[in-house]
Amino acid sequence: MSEALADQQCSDCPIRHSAVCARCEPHEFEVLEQIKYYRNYESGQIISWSGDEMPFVASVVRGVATLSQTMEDGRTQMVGLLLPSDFLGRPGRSISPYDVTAVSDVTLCCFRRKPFEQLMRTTPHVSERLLDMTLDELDAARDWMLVLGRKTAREKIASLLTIIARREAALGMALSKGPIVIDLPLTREAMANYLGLTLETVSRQISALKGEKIIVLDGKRRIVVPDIRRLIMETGDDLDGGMIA
Amino acid sequence: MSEALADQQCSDCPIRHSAVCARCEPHEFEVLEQIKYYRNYESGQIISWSGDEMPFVASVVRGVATLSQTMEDGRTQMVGLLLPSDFLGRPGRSISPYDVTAVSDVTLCCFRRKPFEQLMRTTPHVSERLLDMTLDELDAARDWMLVLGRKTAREKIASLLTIIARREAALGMALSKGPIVIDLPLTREAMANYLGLTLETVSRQISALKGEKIIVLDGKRRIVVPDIRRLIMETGDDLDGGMIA
DNA sequence: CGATTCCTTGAGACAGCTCAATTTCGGTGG
DNA sequence: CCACCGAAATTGAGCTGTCTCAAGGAATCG
Repeated sequence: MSEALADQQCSDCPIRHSAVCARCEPHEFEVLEQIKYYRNYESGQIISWSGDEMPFVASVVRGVATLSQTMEDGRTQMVGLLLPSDFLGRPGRSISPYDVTAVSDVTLCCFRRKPFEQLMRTTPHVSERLLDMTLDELDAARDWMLVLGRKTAREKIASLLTIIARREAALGMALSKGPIVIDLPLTREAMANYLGLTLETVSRQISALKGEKIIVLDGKRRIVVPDIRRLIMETGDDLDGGMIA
Repeated sequence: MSEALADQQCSDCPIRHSAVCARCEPHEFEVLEQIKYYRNYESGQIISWSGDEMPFVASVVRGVATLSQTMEDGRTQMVGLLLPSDFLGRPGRSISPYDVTAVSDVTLCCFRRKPFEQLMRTTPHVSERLLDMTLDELDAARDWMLVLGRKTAREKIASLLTIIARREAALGMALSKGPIVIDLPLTREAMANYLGLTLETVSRQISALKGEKIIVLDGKRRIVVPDIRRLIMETGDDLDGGMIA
């Protein structure tokens, strides 16, 4: 908690270069510094229910949150995975249509809506960046539609692991050929809700990949990928997007 | 063809009030008039292959186009349905990651990328509107993820018909309680590719809904919905979004 | 430790897929 | 106007991947 609150200076912020504020000039940061505040959530906590008023928009500074939709009978589909630097909320619309859940301890850098929208109007750098991020998310959502609509259970699992590996790599060190460690913040049930499967099917497919030595489990949540190319082969995609060196 | 080319004046344009140019001022239209040009495509024609260079961004003026992704083995997932006023292409990235297909005769209002991007920089109205449209599309894509991931075949069909009925209604006359006519520009195969099903399953489910008098077929492509509420009940969603009077 | 939560594994059921005929529609030319 | 053709749609029968229901087993936390 106090640790998170230490991120007072935008210049020290870990997501400084990839969040919605990435392109801001020093004088724009001054405005941001004034309207921002941090909020912390514990793992498992609900950040906002679908239909609730969200008085802020925010950047994820630390941790992982999910966006999900639930039908009356309980069927749930995860529609977004928010990792550090991702943006939460929609300017101009304060009611979120999704449940937002912290699936690990999460720190948000929150902006009150009114001043943030004012900032968007007065400086192009924030709204340009937000448009870019939104277009990226739209592409990601469309890629995910292929996973949900057309892939087998095994391909779905491989796709999820590959995507998380890539995003963790993009944020941290480059993705080499060596073994990759994925610290998976999702339960089997959460994975199932992301992939449009049941948790039993997720478990079975993970066991199968483990049996074939494509992945190695280290406890429940940590997955080691000895050779990412073997995993990518299981996604059903053609020879990746050239992201791997 | 000549009919489409008659749309020379933005002020007469049928999508004037809902496209990316919706919020433009008269002087901004003058710029648009100068950089725009119309292109026509016949039903079935490919507008752009995945990976191809697209030298323009565009608004759909007339007709229906689809965005889709195809895996090496031929599995195809439609990831977007572009109706009149929808925007096609991504500013700042000239290579489309999707196949774009005209599924009816289509007219595009095209803008060369460079001047369009310049326009976005100089006037806020275009980029504001584009951000809004992109956020709407992102929400739609996320809603579709629920359909793909969690709904049954019957619910998927009902959801597709409901969405098309709503979008046609939003563009044209208000959606009353009376019978609604849906002029479906999609083949069974295209519907299957949108819904993550096979065309046989689509056909069977449509037959089932027909058998229960929830829909009435008038030829192959025209569907009449006597009571939209009965159809909405089959989508699995809770009592719609209040869009119906 | 004890308890709780999460995960694994098994066996049977079923929704949707595959493969294979037909049938219907919509256009086209005689 | 009608007969014909090809594309699209329908329908059937059997199969299979994933789900459901159910019983244990392992990790994590007080």
